[in-house]
Parts: sequence; structure tokens; C-alpha cells
Amino acid sequence: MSANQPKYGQIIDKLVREIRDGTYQTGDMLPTEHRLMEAFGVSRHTVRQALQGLKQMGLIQAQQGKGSVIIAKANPSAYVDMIQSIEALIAKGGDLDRRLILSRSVEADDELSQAFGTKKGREFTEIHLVRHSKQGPSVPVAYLKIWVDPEFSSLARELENDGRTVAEIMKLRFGMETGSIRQSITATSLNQEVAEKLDRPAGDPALQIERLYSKTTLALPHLRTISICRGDLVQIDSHFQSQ
Amino acid sequence: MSANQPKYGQIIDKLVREIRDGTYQTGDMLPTEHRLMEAFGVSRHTVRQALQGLKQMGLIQAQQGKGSVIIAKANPSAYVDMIQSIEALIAKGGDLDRRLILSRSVEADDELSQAFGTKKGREFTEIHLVRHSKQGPSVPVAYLKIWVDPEFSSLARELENDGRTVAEIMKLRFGMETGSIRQSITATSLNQEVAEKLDRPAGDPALQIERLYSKTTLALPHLRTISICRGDLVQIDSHFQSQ
DNA sequence: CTGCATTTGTGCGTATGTATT
DNA sequence: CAATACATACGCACAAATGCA
Repeated sequence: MSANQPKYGQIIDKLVREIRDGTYQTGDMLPTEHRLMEAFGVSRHTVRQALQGLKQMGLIQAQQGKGSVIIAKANPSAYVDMIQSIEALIAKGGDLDRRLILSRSVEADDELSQAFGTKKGREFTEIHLVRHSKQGPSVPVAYLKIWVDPEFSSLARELENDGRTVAEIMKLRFGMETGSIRQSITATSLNQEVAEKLDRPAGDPALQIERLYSKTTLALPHLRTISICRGDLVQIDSHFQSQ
Repeated sequence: MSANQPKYGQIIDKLVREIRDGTYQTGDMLPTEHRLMEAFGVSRHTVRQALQGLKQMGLIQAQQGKGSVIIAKANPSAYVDMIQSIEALIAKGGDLDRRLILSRSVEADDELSQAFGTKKGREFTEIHLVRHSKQGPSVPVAYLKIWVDPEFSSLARELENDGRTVAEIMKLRFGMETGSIRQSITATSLNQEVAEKLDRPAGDPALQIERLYSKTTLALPHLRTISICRGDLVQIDSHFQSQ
């Protein structure tokens, strides 16, 4: 976490910690840029660089003439809990089983190169799985696509034997620790190939959840997953509270 | 698109257009910061502000000592919800316009009575709106259904004149403060009625976001909203960090 | 309403560090 | 080693929005 050399990175880390600690509460005003300059002994430019980082993370919102409001406390519990609770939701009370569909080498297209922040044409390993409910009748719940650097291509075999999550295996087997996950949820409809595996008609509504795993907030991702979840089985619940 | 006053905004617009036009292809290098300074007649700082915008849009990737690579032609995420706190939820929605479709009295069916925790048959006010993008051409983005107690039925009029969010108006006009929001996200497809208002074919994928607003976690909700968002325009982003 | 202080936004200049070629 | 290109960091000035006297 604190491997950030630059000053603005250190300021980001400090402020994020303080927002989490409760030194600042959601709804509170952050100190003014001038105060932060004095507090950290840096120029306004450096302070603004840090604040822009917080803006990108969705923690603050700046308003000209007023100041910066804290609009979010990045979850106080470790992200793992949050992710696991999402996985639990996907499972709807039961554990999920994985079945390998394919594992192959692909060249990055526009979408993939954008996700990883690399040039088009770079090689990646693509793995497809289907997740089934374990309990009761085995119902297919989600189609999972995974992309990693070719050096981790043995991940496919690990996934079949190991019940752990992809991120956990990446850490245990390859030492790739995840410190930051970006998640996007979109709506889509099942294409023919996925629909078959999920035992639903093509065109059915589905939730698509993309996750980009990286070591730190600023680093490029080392793992990308897309879960295509049956719209009739999966819903994502959250609860927001003031304070 | 070109409603950007500041210089860096104009540079972003120009470069985005050129990337889309094909003047630059994915995999190409962008001109160096120095070249862009000369080309646009601005300082390096302004060029870098523009480039950071492109980075945030996921169009380019800068590499120290080499240059900036084009990694995508378009940013698919036009409307992104970044949801991590109540404040963020309530503050969002400033960049969208509302148009009233209908306001009527309804009796609670099974679904509605369950959501509010009341008996079937109780009377509620149901309000339908369509949200359009304010900037550029007015594109319909989401169909919004709102349910409140009949004593707040004047909410419909307020919503037309006031740019604020539903929760803010509930607080300002009726003193109903929101301290807890429960949210469920599901995938659905557009029915005929909603599809028409959103200018899309029926059956198109959509994100359905249901929110129940209450004063405290334990209290019964005083407001229920369902947003049916065009799947091609809306995505929900979150960011998780360890420690 | 006017004026003023505060606060963020935009923009310029300069210098130095670091990775790549 | 040298040249190139992006990254970090300092400084200054003025504009625009806000809130208050």
C-alpha cells in the first residue's frame, strides 16, 4: 500500500486512511487546499494531484467556491468480505461448483487491451468456466471468463481442483496479491454460446460483472474476470447507511 | 460534446474526435506532449490535463520514456453510477433532466405492499418520469418509477421544476430525511411501454435498480424508486481496496 | 444589491527526476 | 553516454462560484 514513492501518493494514502478511520466522516468537508498545503508542506499543485486521485476513487466531490465534501468511505472491512458477500449472493445460499469449458491463448483486441492498459496484439490466456449450484439439482448460474498473462496459464488446472476464488489462487500459487478491484455492472443478453451453457434461451436478460484486479490503485491490472449471470437467478443487494 | 469551455476540454474533444475518426488508430502513438503543446499553442500543463482526461476515459495509456499509446476508440461508459455512500447516491443525478410521464393513485398489490411492509390495498401515489441527458442531444437514459404515500403526492410537481433528486426534495419539502437505503440490482429487458419512452426496441437489455429509502435501518420505507436504465448507456462502477 | 473574502478551477512558466531508445 | 519523453513538483496569476456582511 505505502509503496507509493511520490508525495501526492503519500497524501492520498494518508487521506484515505483518515476517511476510513473516521477522522473525517461522510458529509464532512475536507480541509481546504491551502490548509492541506500547510499540513503536508507541499505546493498547491501536489495537493490538487492528490485530491484528483480521491475524486477518481469516488471518495470526494469538489465544489468551486465551497470546498470538497467526503461522499464515501471506501468500505471499512477488507474488500475480500465485500467480494465474498457478492459471491454469496450469486450463490443464493449454496456454494457454487466450477466446470472448465476451455483455456486458450488469445491476442488482445481493443476491449482487452483497454482493460489491461496495454497495446493491441499482446498475448493473453483466456479461460472459460461455468458455475453451477452445488446443492439440490445442479443449476447453471453464471458463465465466467478470465484473462491473465500467459505466465499464469496453469491457473486453469488449479481452478478445477481448488475451490478457492481466482484471486486467492493467484496469490497462493503465483504471489500476485490483489490490493485493488474495480468492478463494473452492466446489463446484457445471453448470446447463443453462453445461453446453451446456462440452460436458457438466447436473448435472455443477464447481469454482466467485470472485475479488474491490480496490486495497487495506480497499478495496471494483472487479472480480468467477466461473470455473465442469469438474470432470473441473480440479484445484487447493497445497503447504504448515513454515518 | 463541444460544450467544454476550458482549453484542455477543447483539446480532449479534438483528440477524441480524431481517435474516433480514425486519424489515430488503436496501437498508434499519440503525438508527444511537446508536439501537442506546439500544435495547440498551450502550455505543457494544459496538454497533460487533457491527456489525463483521455486516460480516465480509457482511451490512451502513457508510458514514461516512450509515449502515449491509443488503446481504445471509444469509451463505452457514458453514464456511470459510482455508489459507495448515501451522500453519493443522493447527490448523483445532477447532469440529467427529468420529464414527467404520469402521476396517479394506485392500490398496493403484493409486490408494493411487501416493499413498504404494509397491508395490501393501501393507497399510494405512483409517479413515472423519464430521465434525459442534459448535454448534447437529449437522449433518454432511464425510466423512473416512484412510489410514495399520498400525503406527498405534490412531489410530482416539485420534481418537474426542481433539479434536485427525489430524496433531497423529500427532505426539503416534507422533512423526510433518509438515513438508510436498500438497493437491489437486477437484469431485465425493456417492455413495450418503457422501450418507447427510452427510444429503444422492446426486449433490449436493461439494468433495473430498486431503492427503498427509510429514515433508519429499522424503519419502514417512506419512498420506493425503480430505475430502468438503458443497458447500452448505463453501468455501475465500484472500487474495492484492501485496508 | 453591492462588495469582499474564501475556495476551487484554469492556465502559464520553470526545474528536476526517471524510464526508454 | 546522449537525446527523448513522460512524471513529479515548485511557483505565480487570474477566473468563477459561493457565502456572508
